[in-house]
Amino acid sequence: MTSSMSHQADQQMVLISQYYPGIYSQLAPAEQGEVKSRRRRKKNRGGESSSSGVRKRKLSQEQVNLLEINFGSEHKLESERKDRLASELGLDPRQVAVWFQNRRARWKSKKLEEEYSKLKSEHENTVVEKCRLETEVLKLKEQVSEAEKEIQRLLERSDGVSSNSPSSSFSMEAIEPPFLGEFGMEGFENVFYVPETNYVNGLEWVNIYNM
DNA sequence: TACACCCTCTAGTTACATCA
DNA sequence: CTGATGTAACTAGAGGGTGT
Repeated sequence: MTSSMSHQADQQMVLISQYYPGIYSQLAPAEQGEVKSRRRRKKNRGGESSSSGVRKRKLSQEQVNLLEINFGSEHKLESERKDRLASELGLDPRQVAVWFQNRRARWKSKKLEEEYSKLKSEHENTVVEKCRLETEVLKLKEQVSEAEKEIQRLLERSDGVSSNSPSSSFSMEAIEPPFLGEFGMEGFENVFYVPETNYVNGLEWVNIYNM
């Protein structure tokens, strides 16, 4: 019988392996990409099990219920519990062990399915959110473009009014945003910076990107 | 320490029961 | 009858514990 410590370690490894199957599959290289030759069992048309001579098949609902209750409280089966359960159910301890092995496999398979559904749903939500953000970025870029046009109009108007004002030498090249990067927002904080004392036709410029 | 032996585990497979 | 599905039982191989 293995110790409870190794059982805990096994449980941990199973859980971790669910998240990192690639890593843990590397621990068993013999199982990778190889088709193992397995011995074929003979068919049992005579109605008797090949090895034990005991008719197998279908556990009763009562037996399954008790097994399920035990599985619910603990997925691992220590040999003491196995023997006790076996005698309670009138089964061979081997049958109880096999039942737990198969039940764990079904449980894991179901868990993986649930995990897959969850991840799929999260992925779909993320895609929707990405679309939303992309649309928002487009809208914001449009707003920036409109703001630039407005600035241009104001500068042109101020040029006509006061040709010797300090702002008349203000070149549009200086405020043309570089539009670097995917969203074209990098560098704006410097381009749009105007000293607090700078007025253009009574309009106080503020660095909206630092607000 | 090295080895053999035993046990349990997972993953994959096979055989059989049941049902549509 | 037949194919699909569920599941009991099996196999192979890995790994841990223990005795010698």
